[in-house]
Amino acid sequence: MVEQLRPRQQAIMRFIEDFLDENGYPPTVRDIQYGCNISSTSVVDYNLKGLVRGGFLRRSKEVSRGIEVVGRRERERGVTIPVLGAIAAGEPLPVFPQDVATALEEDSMEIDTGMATKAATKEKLFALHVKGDSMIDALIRDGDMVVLEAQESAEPGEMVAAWLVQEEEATLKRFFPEGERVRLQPENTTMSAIYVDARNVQIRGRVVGVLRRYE
Amino acid sequence: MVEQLRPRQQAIMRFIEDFLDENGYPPTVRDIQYGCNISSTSVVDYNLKGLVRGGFLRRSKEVSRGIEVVGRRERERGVTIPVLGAIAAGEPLPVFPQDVATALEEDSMEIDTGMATKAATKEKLFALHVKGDSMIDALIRDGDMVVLEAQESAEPGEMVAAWLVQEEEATLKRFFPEGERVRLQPENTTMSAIYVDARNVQIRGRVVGVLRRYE
DNA sequence: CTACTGTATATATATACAGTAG
DNA sequence: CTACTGTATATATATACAGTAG
Repeated sequence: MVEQLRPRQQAIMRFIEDFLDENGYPPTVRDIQYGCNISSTSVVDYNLKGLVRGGFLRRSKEVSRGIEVVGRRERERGVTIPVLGAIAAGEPLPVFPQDVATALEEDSMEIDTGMATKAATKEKLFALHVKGDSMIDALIRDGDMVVLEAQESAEPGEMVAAWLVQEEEATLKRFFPEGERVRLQPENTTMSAIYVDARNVQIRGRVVGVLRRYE
Repeated sequence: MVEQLRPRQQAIMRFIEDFLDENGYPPTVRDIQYGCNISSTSVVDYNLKGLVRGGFLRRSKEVSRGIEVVGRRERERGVTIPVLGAIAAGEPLPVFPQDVATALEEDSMEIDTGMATKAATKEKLFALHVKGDSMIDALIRDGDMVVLEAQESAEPGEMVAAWLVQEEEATLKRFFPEGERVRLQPENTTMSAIYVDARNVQIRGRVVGVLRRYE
């Protein structure tokens, strides 16, 4: 049951949101007073209390600008993940996400929280540009972005970013351990599997999502 | 040329960002002092001035908590778009985005700004769940999300959400106008084109992106 | 009761100032 | 110079209080 907002309270909510967008910090009671043409600070305080009771705001006692719009952050449902380069077609992968924080500065993108299944996962997510069509039968094509969860091992058949140590190349394939060696299986009927020594393969991440953009 | 941050300044930046995330409003000089184990408020002020000079912060004079992290809002590169239901496999499409605002309350998701080519486009974007495999050869499969830009017409061959007026069904197909009638072409070799009277077809949007999530 | 006016005030807070150490 | 310590202070700001109108 969402309580209906009185016009004055609605004006105040609007003002607070706009103020936040413009300044990056919340308004004071007085800012609201002048911004909404209210006669005195008490009226603002009175209405703020109503908004808190209604669950629209949170307030910290005796804290200047201690106003928080409930659900504002919750509404920002995106997660920023680093884009760590390109994969497949023999291009080398740059550094990996131990230091995701620094990578963030360079290139990053926003994905929906839905893509990040668990909250704990967020820090382990990164994205790669796909070069080449070796996974075309898995409906991933040249130019797509794949979202991966960083991990060092994988279940047989999982789609992974594999790092070939000797070749210093990264590649997007399905992972099949076969004793001493590993089969890296493309999903493209025109291409055949790659067999490599198990010690020469490092799993870097498992594909959890795909993003494609049409021009 | 990005100036290198001193460790203390780095700690302050971190603290401010964390404080903002936790409280929704910026910290006071004193909050920073205690949070970063700094001996006095003057040292905080001194370092904040350095951060402003370096372009990392903006400060409003004589404003309590008047600290703004430069680029924080700009860094939030996501766009929230409404999810307006499902498409294809004969399921009807719910209301359409004249009133995107109201739809937003119900179901929405976050996409990267890269998906929204121009800023003006943002308001016209919406998403649909894909049901069925009629576009499998276009590398779009059952369960994917398609991002569309709302528009009433389309170029021949474009992938669109088409509304069949009589049938009251929405379908995801390639659009080919052929005089009096329209050919709606699936991208699935096992399926054949649908021919409908031109007056019975309304274009609702053009596909601009695809999102897929693996379990 | 609700929705205000108008004023007063304690304190939260930015900031100035005088030093000190390397 | 830079990077602090330690203290003082003006003011920005939340909030209490005494009323008033319907």
